[in-house]
Amino acid sequence: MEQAISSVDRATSELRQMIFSGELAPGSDHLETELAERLGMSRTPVREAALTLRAQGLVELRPRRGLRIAPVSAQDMRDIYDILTELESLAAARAAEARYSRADLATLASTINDMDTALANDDLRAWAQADDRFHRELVRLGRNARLSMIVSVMRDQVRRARSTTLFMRPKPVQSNDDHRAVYQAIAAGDAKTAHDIHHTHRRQARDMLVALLEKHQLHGL
Amino acid sequence: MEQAISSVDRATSELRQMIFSGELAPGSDHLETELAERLGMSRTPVREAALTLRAQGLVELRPRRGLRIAPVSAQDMRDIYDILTELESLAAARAAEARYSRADLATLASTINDMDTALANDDLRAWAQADDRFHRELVRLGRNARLSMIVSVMRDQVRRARSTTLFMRPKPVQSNDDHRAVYQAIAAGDAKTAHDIHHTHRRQARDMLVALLEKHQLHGL
DNA sequence: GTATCCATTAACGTATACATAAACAGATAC
DNA sequence: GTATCTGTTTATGTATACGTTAATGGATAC
Repeated sequence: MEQAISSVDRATSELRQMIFSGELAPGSDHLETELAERLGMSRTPVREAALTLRAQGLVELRPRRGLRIAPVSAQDMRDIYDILTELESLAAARAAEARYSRADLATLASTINDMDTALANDDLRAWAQADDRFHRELVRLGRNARLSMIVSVMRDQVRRARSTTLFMRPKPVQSNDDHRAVYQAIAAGDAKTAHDIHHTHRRQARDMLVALLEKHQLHGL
Repeated sequence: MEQAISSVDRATSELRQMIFSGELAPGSDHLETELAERLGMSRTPVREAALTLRAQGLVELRPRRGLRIAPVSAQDMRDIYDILTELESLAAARAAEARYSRADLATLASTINDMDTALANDDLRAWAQADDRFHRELVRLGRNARLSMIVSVMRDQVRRARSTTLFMRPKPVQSNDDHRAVYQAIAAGDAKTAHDIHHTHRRQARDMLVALLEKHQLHGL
């Protein structure tokens, strides 16, 4: 009983992919008809996908101009990281309060190992993926479905900018140490430490990324 | 040249209104066709509005069952207030850092006066409205458009529950004092104090509301 | 009486049709 | 040359059509 994927879902995920990959460039406009043709469907599912993507901040709808792929400025990056900082730190605190067993934290621990391995291999893409998994798992452990949703939407908004700057940034050694410290605080049930370390971690990430964007004049990524 | 309001916009705002007023009861299901007829339009704009409302967490879309008006449990309330607490407190800190002039803060100050007046008159509805304006203005002063958006979506999700419990809660005297203290910290440029007071303020509001919902068995408001 | 199967119904997902109004170009006035 | 006007084009907003498929109820088997 396989679930035939609906056109709307396909449009949503394919458009997301095209945005993340840069195939649809930040700031560019695309007519509904054009996208519908590219995706091999009628305008209706494209329109519906567009509404969802707009709600997630990935596109703007400009009547008679088409969908505009939302650019992300340095200021946007700051704003988004501020939100991520607060909400992920809250999740870290809640995770610590939840008194998870080591077994419950196994997934979190494994992402940290993956990051270590990737770093040893100088494989930045693998590192970024493991980093992503760490943050996603951390938020999941915080057990607040709305918070998870918001964080994942914000994370998507900076995905392009993050992958563009991935190879410009210094080796993320500090990141791994931070993650390990957060993990240990959660395992120890120390909510305040988990919160504060993660907070500092995210604020540093924000400053580093914003500096990169501004230095390289990467406007509207 | 007045801007003829589009059907989608009308559907969105009318459905929102019907949800807030309780005309569409929490947990109830409503077919697209039925709603379209009630609003005097075809299914298309109703569907599009539904997608937006889903993104805002106000309805769920259940194929062949219709739109379900999202209920808000005590746990939901806790989750939402946790998010509001962090984000509004961040906004308060940012507002303090922005070094606004007294003139810039006039609107904020006026909402506090309105709350005092309303409380003196025992007019709880007017108090709630002024309280809303205070929080909205506070967030606006934080200058983070995405944060403002998230906060307003979260606030909408608990709107029904708040108005239901409005007359059960103790007189919000403490609230007015808290708001005044936050205002003064912002005016003084003291980000930490603004943040911490508002944080405590929101956490207390959360505990009070959650206790009310649980005590009165108000499930799925 | 209960459970299973099947026919019927109707809500949805998607495609298509169409009127409206914005964008653009070309023409005209100055 | 510049600005305004006008006609044309076309993307959109909305309505409608239609096939698919999940939900419902009744019949049948036990």
